[in-house]
Amino acid sequence: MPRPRSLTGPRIADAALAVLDRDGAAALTMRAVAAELGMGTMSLYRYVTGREELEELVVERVLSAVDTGVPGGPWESRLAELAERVRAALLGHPGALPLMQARRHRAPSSHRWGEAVLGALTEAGFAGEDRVVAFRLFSGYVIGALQAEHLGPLAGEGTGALAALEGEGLPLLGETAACARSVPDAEAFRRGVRILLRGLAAEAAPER
Amino acid sequence: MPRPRSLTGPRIADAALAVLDRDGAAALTMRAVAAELGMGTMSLYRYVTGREELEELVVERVLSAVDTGVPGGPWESRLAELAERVRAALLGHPGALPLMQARRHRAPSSHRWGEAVLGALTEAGFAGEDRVVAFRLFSGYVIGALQAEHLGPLAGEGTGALAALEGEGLPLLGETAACARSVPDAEAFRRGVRILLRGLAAEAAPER
DNA sequence: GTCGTAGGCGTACGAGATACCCCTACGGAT
DNA sequence: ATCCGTAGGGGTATCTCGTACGCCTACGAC
Repeated sequence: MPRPRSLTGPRIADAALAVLDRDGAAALTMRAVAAELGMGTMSLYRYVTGREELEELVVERVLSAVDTGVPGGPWESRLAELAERVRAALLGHPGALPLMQARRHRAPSSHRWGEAVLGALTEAGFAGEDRVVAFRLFSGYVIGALQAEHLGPLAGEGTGALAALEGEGLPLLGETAACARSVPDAEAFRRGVRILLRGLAAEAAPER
Repeated sequence: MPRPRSLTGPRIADAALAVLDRDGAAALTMRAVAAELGMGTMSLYRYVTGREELEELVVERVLSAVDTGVPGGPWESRLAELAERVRAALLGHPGALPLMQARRHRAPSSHRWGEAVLGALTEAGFAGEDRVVAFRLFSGYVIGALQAEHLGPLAGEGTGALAALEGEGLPLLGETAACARSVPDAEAFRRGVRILLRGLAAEAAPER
């Protein structure tokens, strides 16, 4: 063997994540990451084939922080816990959310999380196409809700702008926006999961 | 008045949408849209302040196709119908999905849709913070599911790759992926909505 | 006519991704 | 010790974008 690689995947992912967290999604460029690693732009290409692979590394790095060990308890609370863990891992790196949405299908950690979710769904009695539907529902909500939370936090300025619409033919929206300020994002997410699980429980119960 | 504008917002949005649909999201550039309109790149800046505003026009254009008239029937079927309408409008323009996710907060059509959703939720008995939670849940799922559908269709190649994981410690994922091929996207979406509505119904019933 | 604004365009610049090519340094094999 | 092959590290050049800026033209009101 001629010579060991001097840079590992995780090391590169760390640098990219540092750039992402510090300067935002738009700043995640090959140049910036190379600079973060203390090397010239083109040197980075020794380790990743291009921007795509760099982003995949970031996604896997973020998702690898999600504990996919099977939590205890009944299936409902296990799913709630799994949802919570993803949220916790992603909140520290909001800039990675769009990347994850686009590239999670390639991330092994994402697969492990999916396996854990499917385990809980199976225990709930879902199988076959029903399980496919339930899985898509659950993961779709988790990702969608996190994305929405990041792009338009309940307590953010966007909500304030919406509240001003009350008088313009959108009374409910204005009222809801005003009220939304007092609902912490974490609570909205958690309660949403709970309602969703209620639906899943109702669906599972009479069928098996 | 010196001279009428020779290009309207919708006209520009149409051109941008044509580019988007024909050549994909990456091809939606100022240059391409200007060319589509038969003018030089910089001429486009007479009508939009920059790329951001162009994207907002596209989003509003796509969402304006969503009928936000209040459908009839009980609140559950109204919500199902509203979800379906968004899906129908967006399926014709998959490239607009990421744009919509990021910019829907500024689109009047999005507000009108939200108002209709809130109307149904109110009828269901939701109010105050409960209604905020329910609204976030519903819209989060609709957007998240559509995005997931576009990025990793149930019947797409990604699913095939997942099916190969069956033997690698991810048995459920492999099995589910194989089974997923036979579930049409439309059906998965619809059934997901139905389950979610079941959860909302259960949540609403005992409280009011 | 004359003037002011909108229309329309071309040029120029900075940033980004990345193909291509260069020199250097190490690690083994000789 | 010497030499070769590969990895390391980098520089340059090209193409694409967004967009600031400035120029000329045409139209409409007076």
